[in-house]
Amino acid sequence: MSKQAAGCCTPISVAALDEATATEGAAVFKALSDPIRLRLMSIIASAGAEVCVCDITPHFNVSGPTISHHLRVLREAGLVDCERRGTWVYYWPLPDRQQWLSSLLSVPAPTH
Amino acid sequence: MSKQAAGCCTPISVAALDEATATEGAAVFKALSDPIRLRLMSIIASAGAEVCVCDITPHFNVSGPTISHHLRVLREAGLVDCERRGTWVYYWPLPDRQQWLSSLLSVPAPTH
DNA sequence: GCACTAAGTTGATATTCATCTAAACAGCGA
DNA sequence: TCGCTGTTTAGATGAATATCAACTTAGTGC
Repeated sequence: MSKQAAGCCTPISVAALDEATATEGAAVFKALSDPIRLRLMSIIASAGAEVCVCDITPHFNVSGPTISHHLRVLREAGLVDCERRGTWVYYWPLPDRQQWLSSLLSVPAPTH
Repeated sequence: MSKQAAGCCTPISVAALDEATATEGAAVFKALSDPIRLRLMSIIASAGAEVCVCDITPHFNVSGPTISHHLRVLREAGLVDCERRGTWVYYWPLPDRQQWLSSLLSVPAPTH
């Protein structure tokens, strides 16, 4: 509640990261380092509900396997999860990881 | 000042990104997607002052040119800037870009 | 079982990227 | 000017990655 970001970690503006945390954080940032994946993440995160892959694919000009590949990267980064229900597969966001990155990058207000 | 992150943009959890913003955001995330660069960023951001390259390099097990390359990537992403003064080059953080990413990823508190 | 649809996996290819060595550039002091 | 140190640039190489076509897997309904 202090400044922002629910303090689940020490922001990089406050203390330098140790090697292990940097490696872990970089892996998650890498998952968001592709325009398609960042849009995928934003579509899933902003949906407010599970999203069917069949509703996602038409937004992009790439093939189905490519979307599938990018969704897998997001999943392996811990940013989303999914479940098959019948013919369709639904994705939803895992806010913890996303919030963690946000906290890492948060810039404390200057103490003036 | 409401929930967090100084509201300089609409978080991805609130609305899906358009293609141009996703491309721009992904480029900045890519700059942070390498463990060395993320540590570099955290060292510079947490220093509270300009940091000399000569004080940065010893923290890493890679060659000088590699550090220089990574610093350039951070600079081209708009996350840091630098200036040569005499023999040494000093780097400092540009908090705006960092804060922008933090805001993008911020997860609004559930309205309970 | 068979046909059909949705999604993921495999394998191949072209591009990008991290790293190094060698060289160049910038500044300082003798 | 010459040598020395700190930093960046250039070029080369091996690894990682984004993408697609072809195929496989999972599920539905006839």
